[in-house]
Amino acid sequence: MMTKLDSVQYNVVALVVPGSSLFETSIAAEVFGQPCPAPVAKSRWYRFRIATPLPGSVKLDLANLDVEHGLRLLHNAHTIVIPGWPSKAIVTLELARSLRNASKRGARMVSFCTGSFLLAEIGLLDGLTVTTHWGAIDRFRERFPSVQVDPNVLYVDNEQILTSAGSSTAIDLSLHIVSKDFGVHTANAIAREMVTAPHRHGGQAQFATSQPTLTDDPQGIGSIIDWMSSHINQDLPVHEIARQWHMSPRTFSRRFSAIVGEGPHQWLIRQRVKRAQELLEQGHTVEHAASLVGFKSAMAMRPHFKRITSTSANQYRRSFARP
DNA sequence: AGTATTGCCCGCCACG
DNA sequence: GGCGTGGCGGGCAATA
Repeated sequence: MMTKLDSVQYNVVALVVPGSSLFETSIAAEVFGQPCPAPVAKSRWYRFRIATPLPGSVKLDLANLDVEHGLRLLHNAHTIVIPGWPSKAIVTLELARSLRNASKRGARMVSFCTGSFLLAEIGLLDGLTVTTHWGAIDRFRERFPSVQVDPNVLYVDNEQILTSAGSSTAIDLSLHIVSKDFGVHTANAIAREMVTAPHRHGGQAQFATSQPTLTDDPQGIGSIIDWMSSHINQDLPVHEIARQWHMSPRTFSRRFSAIVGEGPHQWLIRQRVKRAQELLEQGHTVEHAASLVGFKSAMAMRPHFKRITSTSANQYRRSFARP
């Protein structure tokens, strides 16, 4: 089992074939190919490269790409990224074997969008719950009945195997991975660099048809969110917030969920945990961080922290605290 | 650790 | 009948 501490370097390899998605390949390059951000030791930061079965000029979906590396790169990759996979691409025995071997020795497998088809094809997803592009879900289910698909998430984290939904969710998943490896602070720095929202949450249903940005927010939920963010360290019962904005609790809840993708209380907890992560990175104690972000105690925060980050608060602090 | 209570949230339905 | 709203009740998780 590979852990943060014993890997000297995160070798990240994106695997492309003719027809692969240029956009998603670029996202991987953009996130994992970033220059090492200041607080991270250079030797620990990602080394990003692209591999393809037949090195040379590869005709991706939107443009040609010169790829100099072959499948050999997969041998010692720590993380393998599969950008959108063309439906008619043939999975050669050599490719399947390389990927299975990588997976067997513990390499992290990441798929964007239809990249999950490749992972499923070679049997790595059996028994797991994953996600994929919303438009390909029916096809996916039909072809891989032993794999559960969750259409309502941006990405699914199975520790060693991570899958994301439609194109732009590749960014969400990539940043999620950065935050697992180097902490949310670093992920946020990368997000700023890329000028994107550090973390979105919610089902892809809301992205499939219309994308609710804060500009189509007639009810002004956006300003309520701002207010909630700045009062996050206080006790904020949902019915009180509703009253303050002259709405019934029911209506407030409904409007909030429609825009944000989860209920107000759940959202608050998530924000608190996220903020606590940053405080822990700054070296605050778990108790102190918990109270600063509005939890009544560290005890109250622990289960939420564990559920949302899949690490304990103490563990997180040990891994990422900067003195 | 188990229990009691509170608060959230979602489905349902009635109202305008 | 369609649409947004608000109230109620149950299920359920969070908290004490």
